[in-house]
Amino acid sequence: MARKPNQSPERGDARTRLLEAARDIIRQKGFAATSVDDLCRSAGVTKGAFFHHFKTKEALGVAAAAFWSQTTGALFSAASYHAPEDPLERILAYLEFRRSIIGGETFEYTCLVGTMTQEVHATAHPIRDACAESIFGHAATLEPDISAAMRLHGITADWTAESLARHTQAVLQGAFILAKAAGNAELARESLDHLIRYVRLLFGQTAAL
Amino acid sequence: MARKPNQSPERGDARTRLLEAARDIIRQKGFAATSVDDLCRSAGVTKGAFFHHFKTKEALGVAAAAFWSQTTGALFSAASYHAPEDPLERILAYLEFRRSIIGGETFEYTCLVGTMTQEVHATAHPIRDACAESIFGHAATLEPDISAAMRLHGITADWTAESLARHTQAVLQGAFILAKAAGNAELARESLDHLIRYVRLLFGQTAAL
DNA sequence: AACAATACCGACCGTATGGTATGTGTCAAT
DNA sequence: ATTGACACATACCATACGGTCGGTATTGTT
Repeated sequence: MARKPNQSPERGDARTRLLEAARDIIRQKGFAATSVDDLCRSAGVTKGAFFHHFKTKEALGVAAAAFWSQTTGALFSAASYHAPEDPLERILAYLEFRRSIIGGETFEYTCLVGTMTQEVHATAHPIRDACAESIFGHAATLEPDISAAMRLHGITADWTAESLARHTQAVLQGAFILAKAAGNAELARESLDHLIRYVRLLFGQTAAL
Repeated sequence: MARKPNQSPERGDARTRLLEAARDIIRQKGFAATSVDDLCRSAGVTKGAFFHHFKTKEALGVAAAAFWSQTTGALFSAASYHAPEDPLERILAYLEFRRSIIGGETFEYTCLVGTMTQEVHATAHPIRDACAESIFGHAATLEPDISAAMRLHGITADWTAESLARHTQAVLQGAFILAKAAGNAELARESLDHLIRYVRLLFGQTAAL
């Protein structure tokens, strides 16, 4: 029997399938515990394909972080939380949106780059740099709304829009850790509730939820 | 030359030295990326000693989490934040204390069990269970003060002391992730500031910091 | 002193891992 | 029709890894 190469899954998408596999498996097992063979098996490709697209495993990590930035960036920019006219309402809608997508299996709602950051955070580590860009890049998208809300509500505070934007991401990341520890997504939502209450209090609303 | 076994470091402390090495190295590289040889080298012991004290590498992970609970538990129970008479002041003093010990190299102030949780959070994983016990056990030590403060300040809220205690730990864990991503401890302190402001607002104080 | 238990050493083993070298099928341009 | 670039596949390699094993000091007990 002559060779029957694997071309049932469309040819040319091995790279994407590897990145999707990385996104899911690394969120379950972490970067170091995820082997190249794991990724190839899950993506349905061979090692040759892997190292054709990525020079090293580390290069895949960097690419996975970039892939994460792109896909989640598209998700967020298309989401409806940008609709309200009041910038504070947009912020609260963002947080509600983040809360609403927490559920199902842990690896389905937690953050890839947050997970990888925990493992590889030596200074000047390329994966860490890619993760940092993803996290802080996303945080930066919140700043305009926060600044606008501060102006509109006449807030003169000892905190900055930048710091609050980063804090929202810190709460999200920490919420994921507690949810992972307990194996319970509800714990993540619980912290999101506290964050939403905090933002309301900051802008002078009483803590009605 | 006859054999000259390693007995300059006092005999009998190999286990402790391995746990200390695990505490430091796992916080730098993560659990999976930390090899048994790494630990032995850092602790100045041999593999024989390692597997004499720990049946498997996973068993060391569990023991390291327990060791972490014990040592940090002793640190916290001896700390001076318990002194104030007003329970709210004790809570704020706790958060200030947590803030004050953030500094230096990343691996010196971040949380071992938070780091390990990110990697091994399959259900029924013994390391994850040990990490969860450490995190939620510590959170539980805050509940009495929060409950007392709620009573004293006449707070009837839609949140519980338990959930706020957990939220403080979520913020801490998330603050560590951002600090790791940026390689900057200041980012962790920044989130702690927001958390302190939140607690003040919750208990009716204005956000003076 | 004899003995047993404990703590530790260091060589060794099987396997899994990241990575390489080479080959093969596909497609587009010439 | 030929060529060359690309996207894979297959077989293979060197090493690093977790773990084992037989042995040797040291300590406590009787």
